[in-house]
Amino acid sequence: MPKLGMEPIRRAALVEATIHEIGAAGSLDVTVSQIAKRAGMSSALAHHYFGGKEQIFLAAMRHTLTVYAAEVRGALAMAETPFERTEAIIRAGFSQSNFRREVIAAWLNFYVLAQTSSEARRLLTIYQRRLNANLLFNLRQIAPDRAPKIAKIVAGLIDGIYLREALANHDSDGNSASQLVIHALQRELDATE
Amino acid sequence: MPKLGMEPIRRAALVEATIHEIGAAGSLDVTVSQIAKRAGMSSALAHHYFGGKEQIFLAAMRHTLTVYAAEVRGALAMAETPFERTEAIIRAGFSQSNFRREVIAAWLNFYVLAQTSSEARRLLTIYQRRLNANLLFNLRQIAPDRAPKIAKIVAGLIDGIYLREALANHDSDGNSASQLVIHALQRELDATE
DNA sequence: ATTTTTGTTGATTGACGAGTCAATAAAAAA
DNA sequence: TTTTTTATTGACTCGTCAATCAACAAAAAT
Repeated sequence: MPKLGMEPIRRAALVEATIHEIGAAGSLDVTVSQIAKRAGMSSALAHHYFGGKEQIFLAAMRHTLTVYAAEVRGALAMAETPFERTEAIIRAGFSQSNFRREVIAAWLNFYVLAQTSSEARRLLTIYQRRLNANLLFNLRQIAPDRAPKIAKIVAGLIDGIYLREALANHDSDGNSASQLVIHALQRELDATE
Repeated sequence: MPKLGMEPIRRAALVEATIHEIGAAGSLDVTVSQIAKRAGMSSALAHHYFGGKEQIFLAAMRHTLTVYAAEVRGALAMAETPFERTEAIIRAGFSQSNFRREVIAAWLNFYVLAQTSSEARRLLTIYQRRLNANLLFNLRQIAPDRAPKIAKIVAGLIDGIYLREALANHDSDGNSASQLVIHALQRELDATE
């Protein structure tokens, strides 16, 4: 019984289901049928709307990026000074939501996919550029000439510490992770030369 | 015509072939047949010596870790002071060999596998602990009480910058990457408090 | 009222792949 | 020399899965 205007609903359901399935599997080794089943439809319909598996994955990655971007924007909106905004960007990267199983799996597999899929790499580049631009914009207002270098360090730390925390055996502690990065940032800013 | 003592030779060939195939595919989506073919034997023989696919992968990961560890040891042997040794550890992480396609693929997929395979996670933990211990040992001789925090930062930076450099669009520049991390290390050590 | 567009699926195709096994061969041990 | 151990593979089983297609259903447009 075809209700009209299903396309966006179906697509959203599939994206959601894909992220969950990837999280459950820990890898991209998920079948279209699994995804479709979780999304409450036949696999044929999934193909109908997305064309193929890779496109479903890419949509899921895009969604993950979108959610993350929104989170950063939200955190930025509540900060006043450039330093606070820089802190907010760092904290956003280590928020609880980013340590959910599905999100971790999405990022790790995103990295893997970026090696071979040009679209995945494009998306990843967007993420990296945006993070860098955000940091740069705020850091320039604190330490104009050292800003580029500091931005690189902070960005690298965010990714690196996240990776370690995400794969650590203990429960991930976003708070102490943020603190560590903010501490390093502080050190960079303290230096006078 | 069975020559005896083939087992270690076959195993080594399979490990080598596995790393190459994973590098070529960019993922763990490689068949045992592909691996066996590249190693010059039948897939049945690969199963005979390793039992299954996952065990072949783990052997390849172990090998990657071993090579990396040897590289670090080599670099450490030529350094004199604690600071130089810390520098050496950093540089080893960004050596040319670590930016080869196969090595990048091995690490990225290693991370993915660590989510679900306890053996992969064990190996990854070993790597992380070893890196941390190496840094800690040397940093303690420079700044005893700040050493733990500095070690975490340096380790996080190594992983994070590596990730960014490995997936960047331009050719990876291990040198400027090392410089960046060493700079951050310097800043931490400069701070007096 | 009929045609077109949109939604939907069961069934099928065609391909591939992990792991097993029986069989063959040669070296070493008995 | 017979037996055991080690090396090796072709053929096969059993399963899976991406993608396609024909067909059906209902809303909208004509």
